Amino acid sequence: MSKRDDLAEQATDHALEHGLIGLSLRPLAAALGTSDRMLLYHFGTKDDLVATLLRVSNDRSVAAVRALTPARDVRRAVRDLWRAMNTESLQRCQRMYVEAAALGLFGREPYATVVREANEVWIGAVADHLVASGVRRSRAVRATALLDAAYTGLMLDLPLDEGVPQQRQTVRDLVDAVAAVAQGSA
Amino acid sequence: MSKRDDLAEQATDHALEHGLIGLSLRPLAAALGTSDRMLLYHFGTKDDLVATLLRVSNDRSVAAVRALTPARDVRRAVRDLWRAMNTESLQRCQRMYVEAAALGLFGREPYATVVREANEVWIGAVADHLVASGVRRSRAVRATALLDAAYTGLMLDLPLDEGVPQQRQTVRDLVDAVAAVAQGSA
DNA sequence: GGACGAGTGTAGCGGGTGCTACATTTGTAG
DNA sequence: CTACAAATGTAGCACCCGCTACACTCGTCC
Repeated sequence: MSKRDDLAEQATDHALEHGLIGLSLRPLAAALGTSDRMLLYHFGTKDDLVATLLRVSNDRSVAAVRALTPARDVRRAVRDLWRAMNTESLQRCQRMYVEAAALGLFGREPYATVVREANEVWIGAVADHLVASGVRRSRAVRATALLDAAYTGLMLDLPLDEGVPQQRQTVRDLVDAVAAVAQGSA
Repeated sequence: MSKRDDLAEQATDHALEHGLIGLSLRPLAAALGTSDRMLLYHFGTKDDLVATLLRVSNDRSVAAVRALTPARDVRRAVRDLWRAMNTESLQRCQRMYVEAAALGLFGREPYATVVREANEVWIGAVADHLVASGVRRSRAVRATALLDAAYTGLMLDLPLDEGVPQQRQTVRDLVDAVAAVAQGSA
């Protein structure tokens, strides 16, 4: 693995832990045992570094979803997705994605562009999982849109109240809703 | 209206237009025709200023929802909410809320605290609208949780693709899902 | 008129930012 | 051994940040 790739992985870990928004080169470099000088040397620009981080993080998320075994029906598929997404590591990736999306909300680059790409890939992976679990493609796309929107919203509210435990009922309702869309009962 | 309140309103307008994340005192003050010195004089601290902005913005959102006429059934209630939320002004408020929530994702103050407060009030207003439209309280709370999560997620994805038009199908599915929860058919 | 407090302008402090210039080390190929 | 390119350290530039010290102008009350 090239030095650059190694730094990218380490930097991604650091960003996943400390957040993307306040990220700055000197503290990051210090945490990785290198210097801002070297980060710029390898990545050219802070924006390029950040874009790389986001892609690495997204690749991890997508890999985790694609590694799921297809389920016997939609409900199980959605529940499996939910369980995977609540993994410590995947939750961090999603959290950083949310940060990036917020940074891109007003069109700021490179966030807007990278988030657009990442979202497309991610949506594709989730939809594929539903398809592999027996959902018709067109239905799967619709179901994924709903599922992803709700999941992202829940992620954003996570630090509020008691977080996950209190969301259980919402998740049950969400599973029902996604299943309804996927099965075309509506 | 006190000078301070006036500045708070103007500053809120500015933040709603230019985003919360890059906000800094000098450009903000210049845009309002004053100086950073005066902002600090009136608000004490940038954090206090930001907290005030967020409260003003949230108050506007909540007022807009509370001004809605109760609907004849859940579906109409949800569609009215969706239409209200897609008002230019309300969308901006929601967008800034999302920024604040992202800033608070890692516990950063004052964002985390203010977002928690704002969310509570906002959820209450939406739930009340559902109740006023004939939904049982306990059902309304569940339906609101789902509705709010999905709506926030959609907001975050808005800058992607073509935005609202492409979300129409998702919104239809969401209306069905919320109605299902509210009517207790599940 | 004189004291006083609210409001405001000017200047600047200390520190962080992304990034760069320059010199140096290190590894490798001829 | 030499030559050259990749990798790295040191120092610093120009700029932005939140915030503050100090002086000054007012309007108001005694």
